[in-house]
Amino acid sequence: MANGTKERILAAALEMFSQNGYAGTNIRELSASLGLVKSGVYKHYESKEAIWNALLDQMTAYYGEHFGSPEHLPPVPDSLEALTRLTMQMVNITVHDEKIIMTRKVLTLEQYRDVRARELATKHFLTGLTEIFTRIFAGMMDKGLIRRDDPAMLAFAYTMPISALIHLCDREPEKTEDAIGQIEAFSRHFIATYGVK
Amino acid sequence: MANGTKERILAAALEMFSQNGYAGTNIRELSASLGLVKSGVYKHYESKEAIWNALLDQMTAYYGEHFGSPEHLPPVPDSLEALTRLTMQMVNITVHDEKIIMTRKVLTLEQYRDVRARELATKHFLTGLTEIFTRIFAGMMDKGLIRRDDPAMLAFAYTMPISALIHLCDREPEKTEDAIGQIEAFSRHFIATYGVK
DNA sequence: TTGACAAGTGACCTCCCGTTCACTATAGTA
DNA sequence: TACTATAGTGAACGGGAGGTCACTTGTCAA
Repeated sequence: MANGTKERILAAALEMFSQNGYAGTNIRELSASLGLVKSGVYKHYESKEAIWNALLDQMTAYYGEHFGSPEHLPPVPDSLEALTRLTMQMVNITVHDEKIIMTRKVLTLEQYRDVRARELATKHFLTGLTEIFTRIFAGMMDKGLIRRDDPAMLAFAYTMPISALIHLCDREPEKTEDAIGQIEAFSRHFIATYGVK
Repeated sequence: MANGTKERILAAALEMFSQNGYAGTNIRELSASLGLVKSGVYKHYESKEAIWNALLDQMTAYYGEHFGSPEHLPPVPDSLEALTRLTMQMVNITVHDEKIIMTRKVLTLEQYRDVRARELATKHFLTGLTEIFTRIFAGMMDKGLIRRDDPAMLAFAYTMPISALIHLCDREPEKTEDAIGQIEAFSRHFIATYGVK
């Protein structure tokens, strides 16, 4: 037996929690989606809440690995055009990767109920993004690509409209292509405003 | 008897749905918060879903009344400073009014499950805001207060960072003051960038 | 005064939830 | 081969969910 069921349960939980929320998810459906009977789940997690906590642990660890350490940060673009390329590359991943989408949805749905979800939501949706782009813009200012200004303010002004459109994709996936187009247009407009010609 | 119970039920539903979500709310608690026993609620609404639909009706109507008609739109500011004043006034209302906060939370929690919530969420969080400020910026360009540019793009670039901080206030109310300060700083930075001196 | 009706009660129904437990089948080890 | 730990089963349990219903109470109109 044994086929990494513990991880499969977490994956199924992420899927169901992101669609129906924690309260709207029941163990019967969750286990059925794995070809298990519900009592089987309790061989791996002692309760529904334990699954939830394990999922949060996993999300926290994942975020730390990918965005916590400086070596995983994207390189500073060396042209204005490269900033848009980098942006679109990041957006395309984040908007099409099912697991990332589901992570955002779960954090959105549970942010008012669970302290850890709340903190992760703020990181994912606000502080994390601005921190990454603060470095990028500071670097681009040093290279003379972008007008000298407060890099944190520019990062905030750049990432939040993009973030809003990413949330739109989560909410109305059929608008994804449109949203990506808008993001690119916004990126170019931003460059036209702050870039050094 | 009769004391507007139907409306009080909706108010209580808004409160509970915004805290625990639709699935996480039960009729027993809801009626108890009104000093009723749960069967009493069924004298006014035939089911939990009927309450939910009535709440959405109310939210839709409210939005239409306040933001749907042109006469309720804010006047075009006649100075750059007045744009910040108008912005801060709107932000202060939206961030401190309990009913508006709860409305945003409900839409956030139910946007993936309910079509009407999804549409309202996009209006509240994205299109509504940008439409209002598109008119404002177009007007300010006509008055020569703001550099000629695509007013819709400026509206998007202006409102989305503010919207992100409003969501932060909903998520972590203890950061409200900080967020308001950041919004004001952002507004002034925006003016410094796009305003005509 | 009486009758009709709207509002509210409490007991009850059915269903499904999370959880437990005795049991079985399997794989690896001594 | 026998032992043990692990993974999975299926029946059962207690509780709480949404919803129904017969009944009482208060209001108002005829």
